[in-house]
Amino acid sequence: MTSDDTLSPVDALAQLAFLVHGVLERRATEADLSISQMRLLGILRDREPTMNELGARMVLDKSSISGLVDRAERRGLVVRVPSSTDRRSVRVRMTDAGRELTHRVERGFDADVLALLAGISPAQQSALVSGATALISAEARARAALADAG
Amino acid sequence: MTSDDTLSPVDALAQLAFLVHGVLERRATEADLSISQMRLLGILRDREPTMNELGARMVLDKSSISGLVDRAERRGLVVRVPSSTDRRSVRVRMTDAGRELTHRVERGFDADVLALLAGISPAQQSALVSGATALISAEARARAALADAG
DNA sequence: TATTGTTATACTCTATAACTATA
DNA sequence: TATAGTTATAGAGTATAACAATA
Repeated sequence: MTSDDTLSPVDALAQLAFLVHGVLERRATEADLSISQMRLLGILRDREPTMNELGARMVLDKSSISGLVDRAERRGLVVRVPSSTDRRSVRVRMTDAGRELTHRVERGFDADVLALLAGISPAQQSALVSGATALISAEARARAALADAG
Repeated sequence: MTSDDTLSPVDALAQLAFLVHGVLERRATEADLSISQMRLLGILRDREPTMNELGARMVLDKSSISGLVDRAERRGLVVRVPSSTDRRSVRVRMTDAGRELTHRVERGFDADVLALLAGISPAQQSALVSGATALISAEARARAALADAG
């Protein structure tokens, strides 16, 4: 055991990703939610998308979305509402129960990540966060440029 | 469209985690491997553990390990070898084919992460990497302390 | 005809419980 | 008896293909 002092940049980011991902997974599991269900609920926080739009956003097949929404609906976390403009179409809306559960998981996750950050110095914290923010915006810009070109 | 400029620290780390995790998942999927199979192969890179040890390391039930190893073995990526000291016990060894496939995925992943890093300034790169490294060691220390106490 | 969504089917991943074979 | 591992079974998550209803 030693030896995170010799991490390559790639390993450092990979381990960080697994660490944070694992923290979210643990908090979600506490609430009997999978990462997929959390993603779904996160999207529904401020939207009421069709099944189709959900598939595009989550990059999942429509049949996968059907199953995901089925299970969430069975638990009372979301409801399907008929679209007013296209009778083939369905919109997915989060219920109050879904919102409450989502908030609960998010609060736990926030606390965990803040606790992780508290383990390093304030200077390191701001270096990490500003680096992460920069990387995310750079990637978003690159993706937008690709989408434009493509 | 806009707006990674107002990320909270927690959101910044969460988005970074999803970004890096997604990159690995995409590269693994290219090679028809799941994240779980990649974890398994990663562990076998420099070890020949028993099923039991694998379960402890991956924090999975032994029956899950059985299935994971079954599928990897069916693809020729690992082999089960009888333990020389305990006839109940089995050791898992990566094959050359497994090693080759693992390396291929790792090379792709490394290239992707380095490309991401190349999108931000050298100063931001080193801030991010040293912050990540610090966080990982702090967490490892905290976990070790807990294990000691517990 | 094309699109929206569901269903049937299949495979991976995970867990629990029951089992076999050693120790 | 206890431990190492497998098998049977079940449920979530994912995809492909076939289908129904609507556009």
